[in-house]
Amino acid sequence: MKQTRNTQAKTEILKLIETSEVALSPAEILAILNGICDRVTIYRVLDRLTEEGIIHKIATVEGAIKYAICQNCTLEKHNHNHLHFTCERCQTTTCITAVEPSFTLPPTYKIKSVNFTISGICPECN
Amino acid sequence: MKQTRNTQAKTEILKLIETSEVALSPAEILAILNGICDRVTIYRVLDRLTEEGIIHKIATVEGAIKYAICQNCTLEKHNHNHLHFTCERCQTTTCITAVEPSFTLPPTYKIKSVNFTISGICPECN
DNA sequence: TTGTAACTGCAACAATGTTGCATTAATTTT
DNA sequence: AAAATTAATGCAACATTGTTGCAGTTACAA
Repeated sequence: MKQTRNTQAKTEILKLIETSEVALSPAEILAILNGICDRVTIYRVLDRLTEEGIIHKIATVEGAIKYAICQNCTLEKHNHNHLHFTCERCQTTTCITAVEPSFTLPPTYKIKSVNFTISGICPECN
Repeated sequence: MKQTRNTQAKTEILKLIETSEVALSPAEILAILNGICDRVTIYRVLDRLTEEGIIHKIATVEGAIKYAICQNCTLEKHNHNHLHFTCERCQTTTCITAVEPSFTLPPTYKIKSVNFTISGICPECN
């Protein structure tokens, strides 16, 4: 694994994701951090943070890509079998770490990563 | 609901998805049906078939969009709380209808649709 | 056979993501 | 503290994916 550096872009992006209540898309991060760095840099920093097990990538039901902070992940192993909820009304995606869906796959399948997303109306919008 | 027609494009696309072992992306469908219709038409037909409850949309862990045939869906209600597995090696996504993950969300959440995808190595590639 | 409106193709656009390369800057070494 | 190393950035250019408007076509019902 290549060594990584704590650059300004990485620090700012991480701080934003850490303090955000909802998962953020690259475009949203770009808009909020307006001008702090290039669009390309955001993609690269997000990839790096994901590889390092600091944030995780979420693919919503609609196919949008969002990122959120990790709770119990390491470089070796990501652990994201918790639920993600996307509200159709306020368009936000949130991690619901309290809910871990249970399922049993035949052992012939080797599981690397998991993506559980649900779409509907959140409590605030209901 | 607007009435729909059985056009050549729709027929061919549906036949392809019905007979496919794996879920297909719009780009894959375009490549296989090479020239039968425009790229835009594929997107529109896929939207229509999804609305009609004939096929369903799958967002993989990586964020790719794929479509597969529905088993027990109606126009009124899609029912896709089964597992989808994407193989990192052969790049295919398959429906595992036998496995329905169980989870309990607080009743304040209104669930509209569900997307359960897992990424790893499939039995064939293992 | 005719009328309607659903559907298609084309062009143009918008959004998202990727790559190569020269430059900058974080961190280690001296 | 300065120099060396190389990770990271910015920019330009490109690729892919998805969307929209509109004129022309075609499925289907009357």
